[in-house]
Amino acid sequence: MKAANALSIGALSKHSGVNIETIRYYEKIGVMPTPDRSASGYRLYGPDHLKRLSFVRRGRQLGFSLDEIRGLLRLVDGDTYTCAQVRELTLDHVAEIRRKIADLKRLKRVMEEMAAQCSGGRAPECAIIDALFDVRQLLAKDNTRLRTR
Amino acid sequence: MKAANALSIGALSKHSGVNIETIRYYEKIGVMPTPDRSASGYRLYGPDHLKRLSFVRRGRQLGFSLDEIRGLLRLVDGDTYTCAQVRELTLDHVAEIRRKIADLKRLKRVMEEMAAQCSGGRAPECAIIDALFDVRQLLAKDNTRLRTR
DNA sequence: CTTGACCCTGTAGCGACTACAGGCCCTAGG
DNA sequence: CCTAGGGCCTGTAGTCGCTACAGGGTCAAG
Repeated sequence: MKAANALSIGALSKHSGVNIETIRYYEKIGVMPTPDRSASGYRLYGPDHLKRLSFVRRGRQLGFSLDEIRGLLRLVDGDTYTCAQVRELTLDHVAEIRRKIADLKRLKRVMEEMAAQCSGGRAPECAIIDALFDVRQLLAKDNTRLRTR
Repeated sequence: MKAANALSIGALSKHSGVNIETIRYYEKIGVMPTPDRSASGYRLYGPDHLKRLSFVRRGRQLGFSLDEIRGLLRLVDGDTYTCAQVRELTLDHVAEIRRKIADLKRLKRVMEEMAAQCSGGRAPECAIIDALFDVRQLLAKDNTRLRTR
């Protein structure tokens, strides 16, 4: 009766919103457990898998790395986590997001300033190009981590 | 006399702030031109290389992809660019940054709300974990592009 | 009995680097 | 003159989080 309501990987994918390939990838890297298999080798998933996969997905949506998610899952799996631990991880993450937002805002400001100085004409002189070539110190000093992709 | 003020790759790296390996990588993918070589095969760079590399670096700092930078460089190299073209690229980019900032702010709000509901105690019950497991619709409907790394 | 949808494994690709391994070159000190 | 160190060379593999095949097996409907 167990297998009666088991999900195929395709069904799990639809229910969770996670790609089939991604599910298999999660299994390979140990984020998802190896599921039972049907006689013909098909993966069979139960409700627990769906729950866990949704957990992973939401974590990813919130910008946690798979490594951080692994950390959270270890805590959960071991039932040893405390609220304080989880909170700390979350707040660390918030701080990082805050930094990213600040970086991006700085970026936006610089680019808007550049665009504002651009005549927008058809001539091959452009303040933006000049800025890229010539400006010595476009951004703040410590901008080594500014790359946002 | 040319070679007298030529820069080694290490010197170019220091002047530009770009890693040696990255410079070689840029050469391999065609963003930087192949430089002259010394008798023993060392790369020799001139002021134009430094200018161009700085251009690339600033573009990267501003979040342009290498492909976009290639586009800008093509325009510059061909001397066919118009200010309007460049401005358009830049403003497209600003729009994207704006989107990213909005996404991150949404993210931050959600996570702060989660953390606020967390008791911070030592018990193994946690509102954050619960949220990750149970919340059906944490974010807006169309959140497929929310991954920010 | 065939078609098409589904599933399997394994590998390669993306972007933008970074990190070696295993070698050559070049200069300064002993 | 020898050696030690730093710098440079090429080429390959690793990172992260997937995605996209290639080349098969399985299964249900018509």
